[in-house]
Amino acid sequence: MSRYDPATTEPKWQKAWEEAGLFKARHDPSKPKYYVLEMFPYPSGRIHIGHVRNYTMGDVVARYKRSTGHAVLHPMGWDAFGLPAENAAIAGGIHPKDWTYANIAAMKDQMKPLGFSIDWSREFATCDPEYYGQQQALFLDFLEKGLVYRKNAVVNWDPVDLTVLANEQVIDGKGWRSGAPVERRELTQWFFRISAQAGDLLDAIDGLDHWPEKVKLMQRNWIGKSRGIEIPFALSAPAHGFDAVACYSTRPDTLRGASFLAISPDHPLAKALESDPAVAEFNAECRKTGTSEEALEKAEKRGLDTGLKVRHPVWPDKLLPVWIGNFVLMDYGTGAVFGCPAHDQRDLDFARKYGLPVENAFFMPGQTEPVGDEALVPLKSEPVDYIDHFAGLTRATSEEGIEKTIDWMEARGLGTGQVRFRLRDWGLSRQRFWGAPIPVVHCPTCGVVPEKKENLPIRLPDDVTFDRPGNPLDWHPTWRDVPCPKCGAPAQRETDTMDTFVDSSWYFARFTAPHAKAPTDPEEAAYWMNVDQYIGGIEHAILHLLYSRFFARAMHQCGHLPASAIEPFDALFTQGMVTHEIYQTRDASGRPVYHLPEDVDPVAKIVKATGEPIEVIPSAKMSKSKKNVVDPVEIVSAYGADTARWFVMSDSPPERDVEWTASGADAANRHLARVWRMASEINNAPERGSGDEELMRAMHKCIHEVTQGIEGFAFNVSVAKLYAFTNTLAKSKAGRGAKREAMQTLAQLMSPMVPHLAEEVWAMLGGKGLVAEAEWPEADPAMLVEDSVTLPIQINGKRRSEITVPKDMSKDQIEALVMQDDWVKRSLEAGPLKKLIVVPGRIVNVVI
RNA sequence: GCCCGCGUGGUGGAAUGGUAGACACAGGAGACUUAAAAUCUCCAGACCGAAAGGUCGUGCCGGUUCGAGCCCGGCCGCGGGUACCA
Repeated sequence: MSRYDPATTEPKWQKAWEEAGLFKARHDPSKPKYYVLEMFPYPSGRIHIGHVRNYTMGDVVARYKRSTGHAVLHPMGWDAFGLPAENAAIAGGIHPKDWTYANIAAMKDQMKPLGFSIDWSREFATCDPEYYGQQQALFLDFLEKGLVYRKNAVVNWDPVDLTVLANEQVIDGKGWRSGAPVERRELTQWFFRISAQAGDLLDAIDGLDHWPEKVKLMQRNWIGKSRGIEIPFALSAPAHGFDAVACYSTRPDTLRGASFLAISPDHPLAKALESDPAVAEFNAECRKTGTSEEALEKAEKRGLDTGLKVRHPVWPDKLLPVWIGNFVLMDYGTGAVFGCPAHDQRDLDFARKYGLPVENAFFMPGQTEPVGDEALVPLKSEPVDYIDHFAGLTRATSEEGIEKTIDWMEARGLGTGQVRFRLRDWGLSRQRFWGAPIPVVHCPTCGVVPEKKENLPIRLPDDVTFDRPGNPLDWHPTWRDVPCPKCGAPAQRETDTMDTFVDSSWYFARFTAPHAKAPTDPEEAAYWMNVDQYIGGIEHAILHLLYSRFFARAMHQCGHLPASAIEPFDALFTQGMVTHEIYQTRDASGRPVYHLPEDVDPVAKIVKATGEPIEVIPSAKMSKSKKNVVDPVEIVSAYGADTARWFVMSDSPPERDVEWTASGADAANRHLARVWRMASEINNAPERGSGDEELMRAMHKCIHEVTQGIEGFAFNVSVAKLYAFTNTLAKSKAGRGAKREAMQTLAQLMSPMVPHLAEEVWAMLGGKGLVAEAEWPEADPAMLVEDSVTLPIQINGKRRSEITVPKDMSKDQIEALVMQDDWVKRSLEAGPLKKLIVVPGRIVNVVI
């Protein structure tokens, strides 16, 4: 007898699907469409088990929807621009383009054997000139609509390598290669006006019914709508042309306790004061941290007294010192805040450190103890007792206090109530080579001139070297030199390229017409958009998804997407990450060296080849740089694609992070072999058997449960139900007909997860055509109803007994039966019945 | 620092506020076999007990409820994001 042999059967069925053209997305108005999309991968060179998990989920959905009569679009592409290609170019002298396309080819070779139902005819990479040329066209359209503009912004500057660093490349405030302390430097950069849409992006979140609540919450917090007031604090004497400092505050009700003003080191006034060497030195020192919010917030709070004073807006005789504080962000509000130490822990720490006064603005009701070393920060909904408040507040919540204060201040011209957002405009300029060139030209006479659309794509040159840090476009001998598109005089191209988030902010739209001569084809976009189910990592919960939502709106404004597509993702599923331990040793200079899981012995904690002891760092997201990746190719070549697919769908709930362990792949394979064996044996079953009805009931229950599991993204539960049904079928004494029907249905229900095995079993039992084309089975509701039900009986909340009753027995009848129960009778001897709770079909609780 | 999650047997995990541990992995016992592999059957949260059964038990502490893994408050630990990693 032959055996389960995926090595020969899997390629056979893949060929059959290919020849039938099953996975080609067809625009068919007679069918409901379904667009399922997994976030496309960065072409690092090898797929890892996290990719397999991600794409198998999408494939299960795609195959399931195909079998329920939908025209399915399930595409794949490559997020191909980005830093790693440039790093490889620096390290290995290979052009980023060659590196990237070689990686794409390698990853595609690894993905193909997994048998995903992808329409490969729509594949593209974001580094294809055809793609980024259309992106450049979008940029020009956005520019025309005023959706993109230029302003100054700070970047991380490596003073040794003379290059701009990504936040990731700044480690403890130092450049990752040079080790030099980074500086902040101002450059003129392009920005998308995303903040102009902050209100709409926030409000529209309410309509995202099929997004996870946690993602919606994260986006709401990120956008960060706040109600506050801008208050000008008059300087006691004008300085450097400033006669006031404007502060934005969301807590004006604490103004009584204001004891100092703090301005950002990047505030115009702070810069003006740099004629004082002490200020210049302090500001320079503050700028020696990275630009990331995390670095700024975690840095020790430091300040410098400028010697300037401002008048308290309500009590002008009260003078407050003006400090420069490294904790004040220039990007938020006005870059200046008033400090109220009594009601803000950060301000309190600062005040204690520099000996500034601490004065309460309110107390908790009934208390009068002034703040010590812990700031008094009650919930905004908790009532507090204000101390001689100027707006006449006595006992009120902060919520009420803030509104009243704003009204009072506005009425007296002391400030302007405002609604502000935390969301900042999206800086898209990157001083790097491997990205889409920004299609503008700098002309000495005309200034910044947009490139003409007929000149697109503006291609990246092939003849570049990476033998010195920085952007090779800057010193390419000819690339920059172009005639001005407006006046024709010699001019220079912009050498900045676009943030890679731009690439991934519209690829989903491009998949609807990947070779259109414009960014999109209106008819195709109208048919296929929106993405019905988007699947990707939780790490993209904020930036990628928010930028895509912005882009869809902007594309709609420019006529590239219908109004119905401004929220491009109808449903979102965020799968957990696959994590793994990290194995580390250190080199002579103490820098960490990482080792692949297959190169170490995790039990003995040594590197296999050298015997060197390793440090085991707890699990983290798999990443190439940490080398904690697991290669699925080995599992596929050892056991076949279906085993790998079955394995990643089993056990772990898809939304949860999963710690990868190699054990279990073998077990998955054994199970699939068992199913195959059962199928091949079913023809030898006796014609007539007993329990056909029972088997059919179990089958319909399984259909119901597996379908529910797939619909609800609980693939691991579907798999568990399939295991249970397989056990039932294996033990069943039913006749051949019933068994064959059960087996065929089992194959169908397994087909989204293990499509090759399902075809094999389907064919073995004489199924018509391909299982991939068969209609999804439907559960007969009549077969799901049980006649009787077993109710547990709890006594005081603890399960003590049970009764089996007809399914539709009335509450009264159940109560009567419960009182007859031995356990209940015995328990009632201890005391009288207090309460009897009967939840029909569920449980009985006797309270004594 | 701030925002968002997660935490259940030896392991992965299941469980509309209603029998905690389904389904698996690893483990143990047995059947088949000359033997092994493969396969099949059974056992299995911890503790007490010969058994019947009992006590405890979903990171920790408290609360709501007839009833909490699930809801609320406070901790601890781990993870993600933090605007130039993708």
